[in-house]
Amino acid sequence: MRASSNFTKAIHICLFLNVKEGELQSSAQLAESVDTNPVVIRRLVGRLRNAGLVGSVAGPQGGFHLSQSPEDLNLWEIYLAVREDELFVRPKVNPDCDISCNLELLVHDTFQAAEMSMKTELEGVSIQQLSEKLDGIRTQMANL
Amino acid sequence: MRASSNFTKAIHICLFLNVKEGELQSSAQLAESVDTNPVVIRRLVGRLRNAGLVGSVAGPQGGFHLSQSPEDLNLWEIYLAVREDELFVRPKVNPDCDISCNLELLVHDTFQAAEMSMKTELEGVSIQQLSEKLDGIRTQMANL
DNA sequence: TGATAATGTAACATTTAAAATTACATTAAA
DNA sequence: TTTAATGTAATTTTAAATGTTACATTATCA
Repeated sequence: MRASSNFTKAIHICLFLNVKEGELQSSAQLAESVDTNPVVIRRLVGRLRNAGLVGSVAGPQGGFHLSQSPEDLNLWEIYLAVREDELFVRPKVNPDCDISCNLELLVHDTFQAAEMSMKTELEGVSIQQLSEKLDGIRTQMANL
Repeated sequence: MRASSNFTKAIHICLFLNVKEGELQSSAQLAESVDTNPVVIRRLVGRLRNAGLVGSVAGPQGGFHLSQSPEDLNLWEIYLAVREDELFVRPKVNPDCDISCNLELLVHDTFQAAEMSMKTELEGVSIQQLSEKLDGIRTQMANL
């Protein structure tokens, strides 16, 4: 398996949509910002839409927008919306090995608890906070 | 980047070494159990050795053994020993995008805090505990 | 209402990092 | 001194993420 950068890309997308608040952003515009293909964006935004974080409008002048207030939209929500099956990858089971066969059962609860333990940290950071932090960085850069 | 199953494999290895406690296990024996190549095992065990979790003996009749008591050896230690650079992958930076350029700075502390939040959960599970749980499963299977 | 410009998604191609393999130097037992 | 193990570099293979093409659907607007 390969690790995707979906979570970080999704944060980027939400930040972008918040910065451009009020105007719909097309997958082409987002793709330029993230430096990827519009289809990749539409696939990723599809998951954010399914989770109710982003809204989409089809047709000319269509595009995407945040469907939650940036104060309420936090990183845990984004994580859940785009997370892959498992945080920790399991190797393929070796049917000839007792340990391998039972490994999933042995680690499942702990892995799940470990993942859930990130909830508090990620919940504590909103898109609004990141936007403000970004503004701060921009101001700093301007005053150099 | 691709997500490796190193963490789960490393747990498997430590469990195996504990189950076979007292006798050195060769990379070939471990490779058969994990269903992979001996070189893959030696590379992975190399990290566990660097972290002081496993000892190795070269030469004929050589092999690997746990160098900590299974009660003390916990999953957080194993995680730290074999962890990749980052838990959450970042896409390549787009120099033409303000958000992309600052994203690393924006998320770094939060990502680090999220990873650290798993410490308590993973620290709470030892190889000894997993071995006992495995014994329990084995007994259940035998009494079916 | 027809042309257009957007999303939604399936199917396929490409890329890239993990995993596997090969090779060989080093080590220590018998 | 032969042999069987580790240690590790270099290379090949593989598979999953990423990128692309294609096209149906949707909705705007002239």
